[in-house]
Amino acid sequence: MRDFMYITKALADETRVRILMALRDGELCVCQITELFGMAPSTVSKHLSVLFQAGLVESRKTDRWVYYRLPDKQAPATIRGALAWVNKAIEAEPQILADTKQIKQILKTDLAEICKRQCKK
Amino acid sequence: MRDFMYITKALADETRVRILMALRDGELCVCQITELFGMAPSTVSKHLSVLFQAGLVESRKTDRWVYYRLPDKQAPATIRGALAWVNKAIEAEPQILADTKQIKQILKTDLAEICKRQCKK
DNA sequence: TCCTCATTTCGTCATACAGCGAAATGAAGA
DNA sequence: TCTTCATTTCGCTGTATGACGAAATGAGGA
Repeated sequence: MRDFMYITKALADETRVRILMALRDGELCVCQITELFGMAPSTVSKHLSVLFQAGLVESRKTDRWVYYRLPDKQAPATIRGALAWVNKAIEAEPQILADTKQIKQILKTDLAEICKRQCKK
Repeated sequence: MRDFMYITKALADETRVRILMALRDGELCVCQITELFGMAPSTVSKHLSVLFQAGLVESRKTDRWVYYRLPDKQAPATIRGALAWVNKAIEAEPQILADTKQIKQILKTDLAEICKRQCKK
């Protein structure tokens, strides 16, 4: 029950839900997500740790960056079910469509440049 | 998006999730739910209003009592999806099994007696 | 070994919310 | 009309949480 409540509490914040949707098309590093939401790196990091504790994202450390991604097919059914439900419920929301558009721009930009801009804050 | 967040916020409280599971086998009135959780009637009422605003429960006023129930098949897909996901995720949890057991006892007891006991608090 | 720098942790503030008791509501019966 | 009583609303308190900036972390390069 505790594990389940971690999931529902993680989903009860709009920023975290938008992060999950942002990761649908592949992994993103912390500073890319920071750029997407215009929030402080520490705030984004905290949100990611909540999602991670709930099992809703996985992470990979590479070189200088930490990438977060949605869990793979072997994830528990509860996790996969949650992600499927969220996706279906809000994939057509204007906010999500706008985020998706902006992510495309962010992916075109040099990663080092984004990190420099965000982490200086 | 607002509507979706109402749902996730409603699900982010253990008492409210237990209420949803308690209603699986049919409607219950407020004082029966109060009896189940041992909480103040005002607290239970507040939880029910949160669930109602999210669209996760419906209500029916009869005689002296207000009954709450899960929404029917015509409910939006997002609502039905949420309830299906929650049910699958925690139907085997000890807490839910214990609640189910206690509900059977409560349903055997005279309704007026339960209300008298709970509403006097 | 020492620097650099993306990320995380910590401390703080403001807001949100669960819980309760008391009072208000409102519908049915006397 | 007045009472009764299940439910809801209101006001309050304590706790939880989101936001930030500053400081700590820790891995890779100089």
